[in-house]
Amino acid sequence: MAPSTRIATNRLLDALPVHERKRVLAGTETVELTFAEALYVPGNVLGHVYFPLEALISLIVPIEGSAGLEVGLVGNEGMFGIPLVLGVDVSSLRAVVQGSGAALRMDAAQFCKEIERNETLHRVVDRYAFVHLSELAQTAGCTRYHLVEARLARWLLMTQDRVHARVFHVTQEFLALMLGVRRVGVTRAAGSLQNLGLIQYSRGRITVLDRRGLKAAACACYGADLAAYASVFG
Amino acid sequence: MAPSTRIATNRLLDALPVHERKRVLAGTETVELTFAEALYVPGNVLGHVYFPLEALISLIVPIEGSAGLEVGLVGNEGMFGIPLVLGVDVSSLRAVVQGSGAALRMDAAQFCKEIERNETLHRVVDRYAFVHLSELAQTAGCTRYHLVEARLARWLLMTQDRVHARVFHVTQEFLALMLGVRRVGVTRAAGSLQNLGLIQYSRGRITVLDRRGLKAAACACYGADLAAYASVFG
DNA sequence: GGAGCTATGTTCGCTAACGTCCAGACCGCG
DNA sequence: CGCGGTCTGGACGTTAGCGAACATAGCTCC
Repeated sequence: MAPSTRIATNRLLDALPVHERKRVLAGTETVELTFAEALYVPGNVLGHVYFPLEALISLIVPIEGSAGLEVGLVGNEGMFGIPLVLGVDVSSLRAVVQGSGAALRMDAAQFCKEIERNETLHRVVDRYAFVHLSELAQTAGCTRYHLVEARLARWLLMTQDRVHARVFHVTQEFLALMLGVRRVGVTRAAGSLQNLGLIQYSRGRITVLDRRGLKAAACACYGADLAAYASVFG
Repeated sequence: MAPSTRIATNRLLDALPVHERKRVLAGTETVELTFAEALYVPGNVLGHVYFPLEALISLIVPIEGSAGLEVGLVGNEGMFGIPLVLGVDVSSLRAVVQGSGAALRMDAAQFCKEIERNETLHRVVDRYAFVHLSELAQTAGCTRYHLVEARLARWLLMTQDRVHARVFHVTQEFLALMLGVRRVGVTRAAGSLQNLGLIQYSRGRITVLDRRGLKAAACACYGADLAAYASVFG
């Protein structure tokens, strides 16, 4: 995660008028999130909300007898802490840092006050909650019906969109965890995508060679996610 | 669906103070929803919100090349129209009437005005949005990891909770659609549950004989859903 | 009381993914 | 340079669920 080109913005906050954005930023602090850090574990109370700048956060639903399943991915297009938007201070999803990098952090209580006062911010995060909700539903269907290879392609595209780089770092082991399949399954799918010339990887370093081709290899769920986002922002 | 004992309440509206409830009820009309009726199809604009009294509404995520997958179930414990709560007037989920019966209906625009004015109502529907979100995530994991039999048991329990009756009407064909499996798969799972003495069915008429046993046969997702609801209401 | 529909039950071979285990390949570190 | 950890690649046999087709059983309606 070379922070060579720092993208020091978050798209949700970008959507705010200047003075309101400044007010919100004043209430945040920049923190560096490190890979595999657990931002939230079910059972606790949500202490902060996070607006990733470069960081990447995975939302994982715990399932008894398995390592869980990733159902959401948060980069600088979104935020972590949706339940607070809905007036609830807990969550059933585990939040893990999947890509190191900077994020803006705000105290939960302050965030709640802020959205109460700041109508625009409230509207923006409400809409993002809708996007999140749509992604959850899409992921449910995708996981049920689509083959590992297509799901992997979707995942790579989603991640790339949030990482803003052609190359990023993920091991197959980790991918297997996220997709809820065996590592061997990822090896096969990744091998296939590599043979097609769409990606190139070695020892946890993945390079996207052909985004267009990757889109073709992915299921329509990728497009559906983008459409949901676009339908409320942009 | 014998409306012998009419449960003419909706738990969300019940949570409101009397005078506010009355105000909301004044803005609604009672409608009779009939089986298989499509309340909403993606691409349209949300015209109404529904607060089921006896009716049961399925939320289905469309998946290209399949009949889709049920990801949400709404009875008198909830409402249909969550996106409007979040300031969005479309949805990516198809809404189909799964159990005939009465529901309260309110015009979308009026609902939006109402939640703007009525703070308590807004808080309640926000929290329900959280529950909905948790259920989506849970369903994603459940569908991925759990066997048809356990998922069927969960579905039966969830439905019974919302139908408030030991016997209700669902064909195996329909169940297959909801669970996203073949009808044959449902036949086998249902046969198994029947052999265990947990349910009894014939020609679309299902009777729950042993709720406790059914809970044991179901995956923990059922309990997780209840817990999510309980964590914000009651 | 048959005709016809709908719902349920059963069978076939097939496949994507599973769990497990081991082999190679690469990298950094001492 | 070699050692040990991490990452990737393959090889078993197993399994839940698939798709398609066919067989029965119950209800309804004339």
